[in-house]
Amino acid sequence: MINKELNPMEKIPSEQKLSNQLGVSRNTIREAIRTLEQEGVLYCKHGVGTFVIGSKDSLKTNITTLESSTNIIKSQDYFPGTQNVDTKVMKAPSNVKSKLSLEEHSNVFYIERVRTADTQPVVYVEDYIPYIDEMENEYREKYYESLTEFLGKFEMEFSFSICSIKAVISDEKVMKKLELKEKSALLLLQQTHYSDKGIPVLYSDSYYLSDKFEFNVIRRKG
Amino acid sequence: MINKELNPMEKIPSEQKLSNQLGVSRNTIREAIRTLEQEGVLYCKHGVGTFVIGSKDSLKTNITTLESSTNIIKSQDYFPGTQNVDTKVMKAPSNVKSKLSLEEHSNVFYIERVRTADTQPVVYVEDYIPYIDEMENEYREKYYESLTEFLGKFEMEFSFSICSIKAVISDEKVMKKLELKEKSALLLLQQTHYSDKGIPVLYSDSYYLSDKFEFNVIRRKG
DNA sequence: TCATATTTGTACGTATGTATA
DNA sequence: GTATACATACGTACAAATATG
Repeated sequence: MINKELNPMEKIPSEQKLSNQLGVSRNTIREAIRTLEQEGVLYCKHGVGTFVIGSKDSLKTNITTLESSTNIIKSQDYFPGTQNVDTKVMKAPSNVKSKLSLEEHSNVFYIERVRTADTQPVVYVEDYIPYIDEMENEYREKYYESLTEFLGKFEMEFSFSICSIKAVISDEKVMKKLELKEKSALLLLQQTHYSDKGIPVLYSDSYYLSDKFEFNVIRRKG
Repeated sequence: MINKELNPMEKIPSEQKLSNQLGVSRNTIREAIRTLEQEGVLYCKHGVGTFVIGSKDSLKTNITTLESSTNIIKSQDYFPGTQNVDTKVMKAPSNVKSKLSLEEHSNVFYIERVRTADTQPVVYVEDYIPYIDEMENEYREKYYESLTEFLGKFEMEFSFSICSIKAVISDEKVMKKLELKEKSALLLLQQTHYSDKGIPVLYSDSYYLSDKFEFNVIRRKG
């Protein structure tokens, strides 16, 4: 639709002009603009105009978009892999129990994995899933392309997460998992994932090697 | 308007019902819902319904909202303060020059500060502002409540930032500034701030003590 | 300082399409 | 298949913020 190359921080034509040019209603233009604003591509200022703010590399890894580690690794031009997968059924730790709104004595299906970028370990993930009968067997017997696909089998697809962002120093366990020679700074994302009906279906702790990954976000004045 | 207490993950009435109940058009309801969705308070699912996802403490410090360090400190129930302010006019470092789209040999006004929470150092900030005549004198002669107020004097108010989130280990300099006894994990926010017309007006590196601060974000599936 | 034009924000109404239950 | 609910789209009017002269 739009043939013109848009440069970062450039002012785009007014809603009225775009409406005339493209032959659609101003309301439709507004909806489109609002969607792009939500994605961090545009910025609108009352009485002034609308501006392009998102260049591709300024939002290489937009933290507000919930992507699989696989896609995040790909987006940084690495080849994704997985190693050291370990699973078990366990009593839910109390913090997990709280995050997933589980009853006392509930079990969770625990999966830990190391994700690699070009064979180098870059992310260590611990997943906690409310346990459902036969989950462990299902996981062991079949091959799943992704955790999302596995959760789908149990009607536990997630569509958003509430995420807490922290910085931590690698402890012994994580150093071993990520094959670190010395203590390093890690970006820790603690996330509770919810289904589209608001049911918590997954809690995860993800440790990202911070010198390999950077996350981006557009922040707007309150 | 809304008297009912809303619980997290609760389904709210349909747009049509809210429209009737509140006596406003469905379009208006939609706009309001969309704004709240943008803020991370609601989540809409086509053909299903709209759900409350944001409880107050799950988004205590929403990283998508650009707040002053002062307000972030306040929001975590601490009393904010400032110490060790140091300023100088300097040749723009090359990374800053690039971020602020400055010409070769441009000067910047550099401000470094330690922000405190209940007198304890918690954030170390380095600010780089494109230099304008008399900026240094203005800063020294008058008292400014905030950097925002100071920038306002030069018509350099910012309204959003593009932020890169990293985890780092405190180096000697930062350890001294934050009075750290041992190396700690710090959350580093590297931000280019823009005016509402898309002009870069401030670049800053902020080092947050990660055990005092946590940032939150709602992530949605792409 | 004031009036006017421009631009985005909000609001109303209506209709049809698409996804889910 | 039917009903419900959100998504998209058209049209219109006026308010509020900003820019311009």
